[in-house]
Amino acid sequence: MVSRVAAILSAFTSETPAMGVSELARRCGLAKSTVSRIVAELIEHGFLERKGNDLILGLRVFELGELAARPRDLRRLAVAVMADLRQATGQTVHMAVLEDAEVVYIAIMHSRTSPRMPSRVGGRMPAFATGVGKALLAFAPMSAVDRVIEKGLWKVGPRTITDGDVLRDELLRIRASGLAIEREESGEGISCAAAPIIGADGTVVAAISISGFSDYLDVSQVGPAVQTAVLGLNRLLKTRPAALPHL
Amino acid sequence: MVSRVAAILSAFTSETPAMGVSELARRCGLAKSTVSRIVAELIEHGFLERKGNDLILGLRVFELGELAARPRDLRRLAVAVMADLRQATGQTVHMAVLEDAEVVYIAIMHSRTSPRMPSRVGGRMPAFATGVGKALLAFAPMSAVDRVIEKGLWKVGPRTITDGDVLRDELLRIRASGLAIEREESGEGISCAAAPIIGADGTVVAAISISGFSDYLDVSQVGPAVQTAVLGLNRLLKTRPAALPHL
DNA sequence: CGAGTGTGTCCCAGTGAACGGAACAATCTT
DNA sequence: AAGATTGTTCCGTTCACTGGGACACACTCG
Repeated sequence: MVSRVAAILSAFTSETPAMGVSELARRCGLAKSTVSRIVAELIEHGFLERKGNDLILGLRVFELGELAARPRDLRRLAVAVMADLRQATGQTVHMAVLEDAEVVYIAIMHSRTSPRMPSRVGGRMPAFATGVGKALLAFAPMSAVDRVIEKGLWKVGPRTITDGDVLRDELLRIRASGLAIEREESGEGISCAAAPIIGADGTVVAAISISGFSDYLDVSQVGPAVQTAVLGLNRLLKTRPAALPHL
Repeated sequence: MVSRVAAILSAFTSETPAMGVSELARRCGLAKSTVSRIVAELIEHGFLERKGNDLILGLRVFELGELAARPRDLRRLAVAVMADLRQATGQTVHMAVLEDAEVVYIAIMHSRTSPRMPSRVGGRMPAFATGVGKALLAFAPMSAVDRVIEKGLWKVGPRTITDGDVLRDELLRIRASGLAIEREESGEGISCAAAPIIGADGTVVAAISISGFSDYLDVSQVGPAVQTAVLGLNRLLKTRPAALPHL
């Protein structure tokens, strides 16, 4: 029963990376005995590990995660460019993909000077409230935007866009300019500029952003940097689509 | 049925990151219809994705992999030290844990000057043929060594130890010195020096190595570097075991 | 063109395995 | 020492999974 396994594995989060069988059963709404048995099987296969009575995600999950084709290809494609961007701007560089109404961070290169951003590789953020998210949505099919708006827009940061029509306008502007700007929409004191990576077939595959603390980051200055960097990638993808074998 | 799910996910490797349902069924020894159905469920939960008719590991696996407690804690513990080691030696730095008879690479910092080593984060190597593996085995319970030898020692590199007794002697020596040296045992032209990270309770939790191409790497020179770096970590773990919350 | 091979999906009957309530032992709390 | 945790095991019921086969579609080759 895949859905039970999914429920069990998904119960582990950044905040709760370890828990016991009872807690697990409670969160999943499953019988303790069921969870106990499935957990034993998962441990058997290395998907979970025991630490005393607590359970943690196992090494096998880590191994498989490193094999996931999409993140791997994207990283391979963009690491060099991302490193250049960090080098040139001194800020933090993000790469993310769109998943449902959220973005998932695939790679992060933290600024060497500024304090660390709270973002985490593998972590999620609502798409409408982030630079990468807006860049992705602007070039995604309309239906994706509809779904995001339908799910509701809430205040993530001090200046998050919480109106559907305003968001649509913003996305149109981004689509026209190819550059997404975000100021304090995702969190207090944080700004960023993002641009979309467009695959050979014209669909968005990911987005890259430069972000930092508003006091030290001039978005109008770093904007062109991300944009040109990403345009280079897009051209590369157009001429040599095999750079992303598993799109 | 967890074991079928495990079989399906495990069919994806670094060499074969994408395949169709039929191929998958063949590799797992399952009926095509069964695989088709399970695959549909896995896609539902984001564990797999479609790329045309081919399947690839999904984003959810990547997300979960990044949450796995052991790799996360170890990375957090050792990144700084690893960076220092690379900086100081200019060589490639590896961190790995022991899993059954193999090592799994948790983090790699590639040399900035030398050509890339073939190792991959999340990748596996036979424990007996690598520096990190020997360092881990030397401090692991005897049963682990027995199991490794029982599974057989084959020629991985030009100078791999293929005799059980020789390996045992070598491990004793390593245990005494706290430093594992490896010259062309894992691959042609590759040498390395490794040392074990010992947890607060006295068990090995991981190993760190400096490796490079024999022509440019003097193991007797980098040996002390890894060793002192790791000893620092061990002392830290002894005084503040909470540095590795999920052991 | 049509036979031949490949692909992935769907259907369905039979059965075997998963479910979960309950009883259990073992720890911690109170 | 009673009470409330924890995780594991047992076992009868039942339900969902299995897999053979039929199906539609795509591609290749004579």
